[in-house]
Amino acid sequence: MSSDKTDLKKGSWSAEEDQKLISYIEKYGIWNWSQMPRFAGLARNGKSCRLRWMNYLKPDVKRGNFSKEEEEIILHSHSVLGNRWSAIASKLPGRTDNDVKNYWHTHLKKRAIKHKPASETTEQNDMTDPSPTFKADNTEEILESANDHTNYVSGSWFPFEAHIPSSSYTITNYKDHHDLGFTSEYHDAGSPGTIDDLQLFWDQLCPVENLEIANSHMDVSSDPFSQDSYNDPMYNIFNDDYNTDILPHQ
DNA sequence: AAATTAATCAACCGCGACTGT
DNA sequence: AACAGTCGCGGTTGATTAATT
Repeated sequence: MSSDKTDLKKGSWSAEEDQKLISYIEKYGIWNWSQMPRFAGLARNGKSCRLRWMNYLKPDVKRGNFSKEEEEIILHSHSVLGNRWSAIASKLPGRTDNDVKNYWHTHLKKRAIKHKPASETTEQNDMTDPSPTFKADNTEEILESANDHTNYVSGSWFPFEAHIPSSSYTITNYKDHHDLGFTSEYHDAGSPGTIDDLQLFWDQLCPVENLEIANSHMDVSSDPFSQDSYNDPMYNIFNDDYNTDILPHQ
């Protein structure tokens, strides 16, 4: 049958597939990776689409060689965090975990081993052991710091991104991000006091009078795309009519 | 110039965490 | 509490390109 999973395409992406994915996300945003390919006309599974978008097509993905500064950040971060590529990548705006991981294995691993004290060279920190090699007594502190992206994500527009990593969800409106100059990932923030930050953010993004952000959005349990949330103002921000009628750029 | 080897990096896979029902 | 669906992460693979013989 044509809808069989075995019919799903694998391997390299064509320019046409890329364009389909970009166009779809620009128009409708990211709502559900596993369902999206069907609507976007792509014979791919959601995982493949997500990976392609995150690692290659997303507008803020940085291409090109790593700078010396970036190398240093990776080396230092890896010594603290181990193979937590995502955490390391979050310190390098525009770089993906895949990029960082590849770069580590192809460029930096040997150097890191070379500079390690002899007593440590027999230990892991390579791809066979994913566990970080924490040595300090303040491990928790280090981890906490590593999760606080606000300290080091330069150019990050969102003041409370990643504060609540376990309960985050993402709303994306890529349609206008080119014009506005930033990406629009919104991680739900359950931390107190951030409603003002969110209001400020939306004021800047959509300087529209009477646009209200309901306090309910700060509730972790409130999913703006859930069935019963269609009267939710946050949902309206992201639906097409809103974009067409209010936002200045198409 | 051709063959071989090494380096690179995009993409896949499996798993665990999280969330909703 | 159990289950299913979704997402993100880290390890690994394999195709392509570059360098070397």
